[in-house]
Amino acid sequence: MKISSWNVNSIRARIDNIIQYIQEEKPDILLCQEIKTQDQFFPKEDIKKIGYESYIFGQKSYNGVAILSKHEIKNVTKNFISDDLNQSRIITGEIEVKKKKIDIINIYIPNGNPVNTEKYIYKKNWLKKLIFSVKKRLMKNSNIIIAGDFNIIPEEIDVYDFKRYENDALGKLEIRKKFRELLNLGFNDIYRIKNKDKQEYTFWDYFAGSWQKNYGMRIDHFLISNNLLNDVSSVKINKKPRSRVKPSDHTPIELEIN
DNA sequence: ATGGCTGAGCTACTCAGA
Repeated sequence: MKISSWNVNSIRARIDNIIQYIQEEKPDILLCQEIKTQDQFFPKEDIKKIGYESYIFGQKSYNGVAILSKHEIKNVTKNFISDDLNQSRIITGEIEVKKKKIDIINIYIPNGNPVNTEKYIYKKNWLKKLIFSVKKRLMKNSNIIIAGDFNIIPEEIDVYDFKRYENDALGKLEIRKKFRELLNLGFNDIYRIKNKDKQEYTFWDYFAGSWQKNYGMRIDHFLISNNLLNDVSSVKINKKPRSRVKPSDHTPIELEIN
């Protein structure tokens, strides 16, 4: 089972790139963030034509998450946490891999910049709620995958110039501690587990030739609960979509679980 | 270097992203 996660930065602006990606990589499931549209304008038919069902939690203009899947996803929910600003940032569903029922939690964590504003408080509260709800869910099911755009740089190695981000909402210690708190519940940052010293990124700014200079950061993650650790055969950052014409500023991360 | 670009909504320009 191949599961991809990709902040697409608008599903409608990106539809050609997304279809090309799906046809090349054939993920069983594609977790999307920042679809930037309401459910009724989501290009469901284009997705259906290539054999995927869409489960959508949209919003006008901003945010929005979706699960695209070759097979039916059960028990889809959009209220895993309550969002203080009623933004569409989390969608969950259930899949089965080798008789294991797995909860998939697809998230788009708030950016939180600038710090010292309500936006930063919102991010902290969002993380607090996420940690609380995940902890609760773990008591019912020890098979959980949390994936998406975390807007968190876990460690210094995960950004081209850490100094520039140590006081940013993506790199502040207080935020990175929340990420560790999540791991300490019994999760694994599977990319880092499998690539101890590798410096790869999932996001490059549109400005100033960031992509060409490889000024990026690793902020899109797959967190795998301990019980599933041995079922993961590979995890890859696929840079190809970021190199295309009219790209998203993020590139997909791909998980193989059997 | 709190932004040099991009997208949405809309049709001029603001908001948001990270």
